[in-house]
Amino acid sequence: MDEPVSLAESVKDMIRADILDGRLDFGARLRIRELATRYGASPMPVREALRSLVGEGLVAAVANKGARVVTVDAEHIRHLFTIRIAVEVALARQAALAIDAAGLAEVATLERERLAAVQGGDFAAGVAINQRFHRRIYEAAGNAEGLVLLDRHWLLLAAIWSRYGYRPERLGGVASDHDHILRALAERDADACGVMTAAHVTKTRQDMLAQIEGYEARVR
Amino acid sequence: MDEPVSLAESVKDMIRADILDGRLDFGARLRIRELATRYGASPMPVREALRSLVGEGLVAAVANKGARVVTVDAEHIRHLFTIRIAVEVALARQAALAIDAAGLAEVATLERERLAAVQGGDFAAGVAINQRFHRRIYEAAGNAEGLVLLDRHWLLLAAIWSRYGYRPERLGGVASDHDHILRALAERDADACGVMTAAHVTKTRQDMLAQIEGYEARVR
DNA sequence: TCCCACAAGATGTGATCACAATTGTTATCT
DNA sequence: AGATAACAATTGTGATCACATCTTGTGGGA
Repeated sequence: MDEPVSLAESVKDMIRADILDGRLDFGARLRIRELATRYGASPMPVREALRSLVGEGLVAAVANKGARVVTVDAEHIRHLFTIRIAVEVALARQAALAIDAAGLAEVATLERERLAAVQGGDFAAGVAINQRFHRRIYEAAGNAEGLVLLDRHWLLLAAIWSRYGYRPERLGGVASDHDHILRALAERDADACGVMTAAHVTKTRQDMLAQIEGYEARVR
Repeated sequence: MDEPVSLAESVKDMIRADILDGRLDFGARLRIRELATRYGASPMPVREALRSLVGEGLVAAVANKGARVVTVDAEHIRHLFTIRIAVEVALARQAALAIDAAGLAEVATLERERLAAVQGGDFAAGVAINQRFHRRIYEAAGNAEGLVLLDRHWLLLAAIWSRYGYRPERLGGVASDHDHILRALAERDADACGVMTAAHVTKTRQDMLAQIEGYEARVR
């Protein structure tokens, strides 16, 4: 029953994971033969994987000069968040109108699990559940295209987070934001859900930009 | 000075053009060897081109079953426009704040050219200039990521238009919308620019959906 | 007559090789 | 010593081939 996967897709997943976890740094050259030996594959699947990752926005390629992991700067991230906020708000509004009781219960459960993880000191788990919390809401909007767009963005943001770190002290403010979003969802209030989502993601953007600027200042 | 292009990229451009102009229909199978002979290339660049087009959202591929031109239905387009409206409004708002005198003049000129083309009966030129009108505004927002996103959407929408046709009678209403947007830009009024853009694109969505439903009704 | 199994052809995937462009290094000239 | 040109090693790109998988057409059985 499981989908047939090509070798190229497996390699793609491995490269993606290596970028996300920092084993392949931003701007790192992605040499085909090198990756092929690293993953125990022939160069061919690697080529296809790289081509595919370019489309996902994780890899940048130049003709005859090879591929590199994308590089990100503050400006880039600002722009990414502008798009992200716009799309997330649109999906959050639709979700408030379309979510059913089961979905609502799922989201509430995820928030409870997230709180438990954070209070238990397991920040990594908290971050992971946080993503599922938001993603479950956007699923309720029923917009498949929007979902893949947000997934891609989230991937890049996760890669950034794994490098620049996230600030645990922010997790408190998150809880209050999530409560407001949950309430808006329960009341089927699209306006409120959109506004709360915009505020929440805007805070995330500011947080990430502060992290990065702090990092860049430290490097110089 | 011109960028070096690989054969794969040339093939990609040719496939993209063939999809856009209807020579490759929605849902058409894209056989590697077949395309290779069609474009006078070897199978290899075609493979890379297809992989790349999957990332652009014009082609859908399944492992071991090959690639097809994407298929679109009303639902798909509705979702696409939800995202498109969200992003366009965000960029339009930024454009209103960021556009300079030169940019403003360019946009105004484009609208004048568009009107002239339409009044001259050259609807195809009118549609092309219309795209440049909107694109020039989003360029002013200075958000490169948003621009590529909108470009991709526009490509798919153009492919749909070239099949289902557009209604010339709508071009009148467009002029009024564009005037409002131009005014909002000139006055650096982000709110007004966002609202007018939302209204304009929403009309476009309704128009396209009506066209498609009419087409689907005719087919059944 | 319909359905399923099986075989033959078609097609995507992976491997290997040959070539061209790029990059890094060294040697030579100013 | 610094810059530059030629050369060598590396690496991306394109071609061809071999194999696995899917599709299609045919025939036999219920």
